[in-house]
Amino acid sequence: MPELPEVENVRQGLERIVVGKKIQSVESRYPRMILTGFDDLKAKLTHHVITGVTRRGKYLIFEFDDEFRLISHLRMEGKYRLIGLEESIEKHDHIAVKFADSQLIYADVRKFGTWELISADKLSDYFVSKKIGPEPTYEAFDESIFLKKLQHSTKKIKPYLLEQTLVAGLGNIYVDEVLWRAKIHPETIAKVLTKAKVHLLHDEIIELLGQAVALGGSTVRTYANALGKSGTMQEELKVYGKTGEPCVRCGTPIEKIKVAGRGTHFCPTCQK
DNA sequence: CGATATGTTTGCAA
DNA sequence: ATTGCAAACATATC
Repeated sequence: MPELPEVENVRQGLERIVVGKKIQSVESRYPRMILTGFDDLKAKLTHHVITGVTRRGKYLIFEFDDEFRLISHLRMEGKYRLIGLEESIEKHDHIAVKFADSQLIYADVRKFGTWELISADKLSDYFVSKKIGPEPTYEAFDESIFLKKLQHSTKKIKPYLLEQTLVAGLGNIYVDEVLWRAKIHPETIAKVLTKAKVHLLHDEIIELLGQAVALGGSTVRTYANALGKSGTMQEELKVYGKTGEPCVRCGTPIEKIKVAGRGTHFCPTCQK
């Protein structure tokens, strides 16, 4: 489901609804999704207060008044919502974190999402071991490092950007959009990109993801943030889901192909 | 109605 | 070293 802008909007919603709440108990009908073990998580979280919700790339991080952190990845369809203690659980609800007056529900139709509880001092190691690249901001995302990596890679640019190692947060929608904005064909071999193109791509990644965060993310299927609100970024999309429609820049019909197994939308005229 | 697709990540085989 | 595929799973669409 979500790429960085959607995860960031979920984070903002969660921050407003769960920070300061004390956990009374945790229940799960699908404990397998808790990779570090449900019993351990239940024992550690119970009676502790959620002190913050942060994010790294597409990962959500819950902070507590103790030395552990909960890393939550929504994968394709993970969702959070806050409901009353008396409200009934629905079909795809997998975890309930109960507070005195409400409960936070994690739901996930495809059961791909994961939770991991790790000690606070291992948090940065976690992202290092997963090789997660910098956040897509001008401060964190170093263009010269980006250029250097691209210049000695024979990978295709789209799948490379999806790896999360060059920069964190791009998924299938925004990678297609950013390549259209930078006028780069998704199958271009990384090392043949000119320095000027890399510069443009770097800036477009930051601008696009920033704009998408500001607009509340894209709602193309069923995405809504933790407050049940949908975003409006889908109105700004130029190629994703636009197969056969004229390119807004040149009028050529947008084509859809498969690149590295992913549906890929692009303009065959603008993106050579 | 069977095949195919879906906003993700990981691991293995070629 | 890179890429292709399958797997984790459920549902909507072609």
